[in-house]
Amino acid sequence: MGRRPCCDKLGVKKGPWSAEEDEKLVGFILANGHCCWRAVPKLAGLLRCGKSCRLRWTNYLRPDLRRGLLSDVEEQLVIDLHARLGNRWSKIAAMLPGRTDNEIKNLWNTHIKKKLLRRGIDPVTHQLLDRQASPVASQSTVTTDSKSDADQFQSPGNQGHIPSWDNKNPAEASSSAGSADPPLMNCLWEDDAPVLLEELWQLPGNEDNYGAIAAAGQVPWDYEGCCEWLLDYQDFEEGDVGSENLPRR
DNA sequence: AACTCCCACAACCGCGAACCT
DNA sequence: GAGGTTCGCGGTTGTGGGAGT
Repeated sequence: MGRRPCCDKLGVKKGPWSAEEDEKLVGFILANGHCCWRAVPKLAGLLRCGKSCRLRWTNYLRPDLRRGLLSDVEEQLVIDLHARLGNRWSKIAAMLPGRTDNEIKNLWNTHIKKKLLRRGIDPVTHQLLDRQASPVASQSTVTTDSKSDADQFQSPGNQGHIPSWDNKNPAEASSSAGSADPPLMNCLWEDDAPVLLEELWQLPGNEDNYGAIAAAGQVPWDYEGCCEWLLDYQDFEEGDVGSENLPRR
């Protein structure tokens, strides 16, 4: 099928966004929403392609984003989800309120992958590196590899719980998703699972999260002024944060 | 102080899927 | 059903800042 380029290369600005551009984009979306990303830059007076605007909004400007390092709970969840889903960052991000696929992907590549390697765990297969050589012994996954690792995962959220299902390799685990999984993970594997993990929503600073973010000056606009708009566009927001089963457009 | 290297993260690119006509 | 358009995803690259020499 023929594909038009997403934007006219001529006259389209690339690279880092300026504060002025952010302001224009936010102002436009707050006022009008984004019925069609392709039209947004033109209507907002930006010399960017629609794709760039969408990315900027979803990864950086969206008011429901939680920024900063992942908590221990979130990090462990990312590892578990990656063991099951692989590099399906959008699916993983959908389970982590306020996190974006791009953010998780970056964190995985920069922090988590290295951390796993330091622990002697293959970040791709989630199995112990020294056990991979011998197929018979390759029964262990990330969360069971050693006492020290188990200790490190003793965050307030999981209390050091080492799930019974994690002594399967990823392939086995995904093929048998269901019976052996703990209830939480069972729920996660459902495609239409609502965003759960109340634990995450209740993390310190997450209550009245937008207000806290705005107070900290992390968003370039007044949160209070956005609330009304956010309510008006609630259905859009839900779709945008990963409720994949909502109808598109 | 100047230079180089490394790291983290924002942004881009290309592709496939979904949707529309 | 075919062709065209738009969106979203995942991989990759570019860039700025900090650390090290």
